[in-house]
Amino acid sequence: MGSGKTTSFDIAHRAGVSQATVSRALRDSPLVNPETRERIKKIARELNYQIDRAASRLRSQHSNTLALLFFEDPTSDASQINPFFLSMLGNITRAAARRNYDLLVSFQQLSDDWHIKYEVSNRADGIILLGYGAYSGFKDKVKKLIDADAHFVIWGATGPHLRGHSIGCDNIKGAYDATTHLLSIGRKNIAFIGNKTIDSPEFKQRYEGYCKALTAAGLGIDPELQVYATNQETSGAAAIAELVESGKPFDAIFTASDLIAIGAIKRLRKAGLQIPDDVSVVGFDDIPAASYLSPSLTTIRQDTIAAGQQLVDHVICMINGEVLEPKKVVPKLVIRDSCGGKSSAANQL
Amino acid sequence: MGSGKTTSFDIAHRAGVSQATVSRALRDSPLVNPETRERIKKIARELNYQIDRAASRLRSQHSNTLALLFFEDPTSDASQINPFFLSMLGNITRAAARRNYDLLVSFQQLSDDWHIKYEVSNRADGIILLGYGAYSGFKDKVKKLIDADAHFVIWGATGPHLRGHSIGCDNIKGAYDATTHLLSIGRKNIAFIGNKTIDSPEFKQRYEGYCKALTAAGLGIDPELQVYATNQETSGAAAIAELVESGKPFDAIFTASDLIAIGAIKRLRKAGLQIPDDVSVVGFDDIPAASYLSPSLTTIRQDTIAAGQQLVDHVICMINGEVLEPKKVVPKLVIRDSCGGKSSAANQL
DNA sequence: CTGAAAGCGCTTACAG
DNA sequence: CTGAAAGCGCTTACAG
Repeated sequence: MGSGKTTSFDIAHRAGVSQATVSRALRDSPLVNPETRERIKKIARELNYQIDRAASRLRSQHSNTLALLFFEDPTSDASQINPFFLSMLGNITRAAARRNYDLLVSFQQLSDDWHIKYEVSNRADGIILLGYGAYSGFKDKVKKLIDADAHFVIWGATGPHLRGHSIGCDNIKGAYDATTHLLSIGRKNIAFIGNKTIDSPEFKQRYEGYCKALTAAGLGIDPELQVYATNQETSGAAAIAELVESGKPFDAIFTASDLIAIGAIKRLRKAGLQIPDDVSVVGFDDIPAASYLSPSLTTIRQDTIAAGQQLVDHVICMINGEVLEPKKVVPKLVIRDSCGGKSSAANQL
Repeated sequence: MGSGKTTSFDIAHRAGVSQATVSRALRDSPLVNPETRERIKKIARELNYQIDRAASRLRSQHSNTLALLFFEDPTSDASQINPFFLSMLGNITRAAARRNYDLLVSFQQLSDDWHIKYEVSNRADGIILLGYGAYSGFKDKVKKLIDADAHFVIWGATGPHLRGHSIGCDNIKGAYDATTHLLSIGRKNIAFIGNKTIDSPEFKQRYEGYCKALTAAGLGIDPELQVYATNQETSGAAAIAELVESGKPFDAIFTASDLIAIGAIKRLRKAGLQIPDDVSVVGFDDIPAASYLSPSLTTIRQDTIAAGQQLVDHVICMINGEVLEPKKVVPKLVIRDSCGGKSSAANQL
């Protein structure tokens, strides 16, 4: 023992074995005699010993750490993080812990080369990227990751260059289900509120699902029933203002996100429209606030537990050099009170 | 450069200096000639060199990393993180980044000795603890931190043993302001919904502020107007059910958190009570959902930007061996539509 | 199953 | 202002 911190040499000394054996025993190497291993582990526990991660990392060249990077629209309020991603964060940490990885989290992307900042520096073995929209703003950075053969996964974004790196929800199915639900309760003029551009690949897919459902029902797709909105409450409100002002009749809206729906509902109410009597509303995400609203919001739930698990498992596979085709996370329609129809008034507290 | 990753030796070779000089230059040591330093930095940039953090940590015995640990009521839904803490999380990461610290995040406390798991293992130089209630459940772990002279700060909790480790909001002032606001709009029978036990030190302080305001107004404190609730929506709803059933008249409620208020409002409505006409409601925290509700919730905002900054600065001070008396974060009354009175109908979208 | 030895890539006294 | 050298505490071939 002597002075200073306890090292594997101290354990070795006490156990009467070599330091190498201590190292092996603590890592559960099958090369160590089980009895010796238990003896070593017991001593380590008694001495409050913990493997020095810095030394371990340096020697093994693995950090056993994942970096979770959030990118956000730079225009959005810096202190407001999208609630959906916060839910993802919780499940990603849990999934990482299950795999024995530490998780480094960063919201501000000061660096313009994530591979160098995180992998080259030995901070993390892999990177998980999370963000909504503003895809054009960071695609150069993603390109650098690909060029550097970085171990990374990105949530939601699509594109051939992301092959094998992208994991997402089946947005088309989710949007199809949402729109079909609105049709099933008798709505005819369903507006889409969101961003159809490639800047928001997920929103674009949700638009496609919306179109698919209308087409399947033999209905046409009316450009006048599509209003642009980014993933913000205020943007949803502005879109509704525009729609109402246009004079175009509508009896339902499908919004590309819950945040948009929240703003939309406020603005619909201001315009004197009742929900769900005059207008049915379906959102997307199922953020916590969706169930708090009155009327509570019918929406498409993204399974953030499964999503977190997939993101973590996938990036760890990459780190281990395995190839794994990403699976899509299955979305689920959650019926609450914002649509009316046969299923209304369920899920009351 | 030959095989393998770029090291400080490669930079040194190219720059025609020793490796030690490279190390000094990249850390902005004043011991290096400014011109030499710039030359070295330029070469490092060109070679996409990054200091190997594992080596740096091992040698310096500093990880330049903070660990953020969340503890939560084990009874609460694992996938639902309190929105208030998620807002804290974002600001803590930003504050840590400003100080050039990485942030490790963990939600599940598998370890029962955080000092050993994080500091002894050289994972982190300091620990930030965040959590609501359930204080009794983790106080043994906090005691271990104190006994081990760990570098840690904890949000909200109080007690003489936490002296110098606790940073929090001025809960008494916040609750005083909330209650005084209710009195100012003419409310007389103000109920307190929350947990007054030491298990929820913050809620207890909010109760004290509530009492203080009533006393200052010359009113008595009525035990029948105090209903127990933990920090959950369902608990707030149950508390209101109890209050309504008791038959005790009330015209306002002050809830110990927004989450409680959300459940309370739902249940008040179910009881046929109008908000704010029949009952005024004030919450605490100002979580994102507070402004989404209808009516939007009057509440006490905790400045999570300042809080995050303080927690980070304080724990870094401890790491550096400095002593700093923690400051309280100042709460602020945010008036929305759930109280009625003179200020109602403000803040509309 | 075990041990002796090398070496991961830095930082930092020490000497000049 | 610069360099040579030591050493942080592990993991992992290599040899037995």
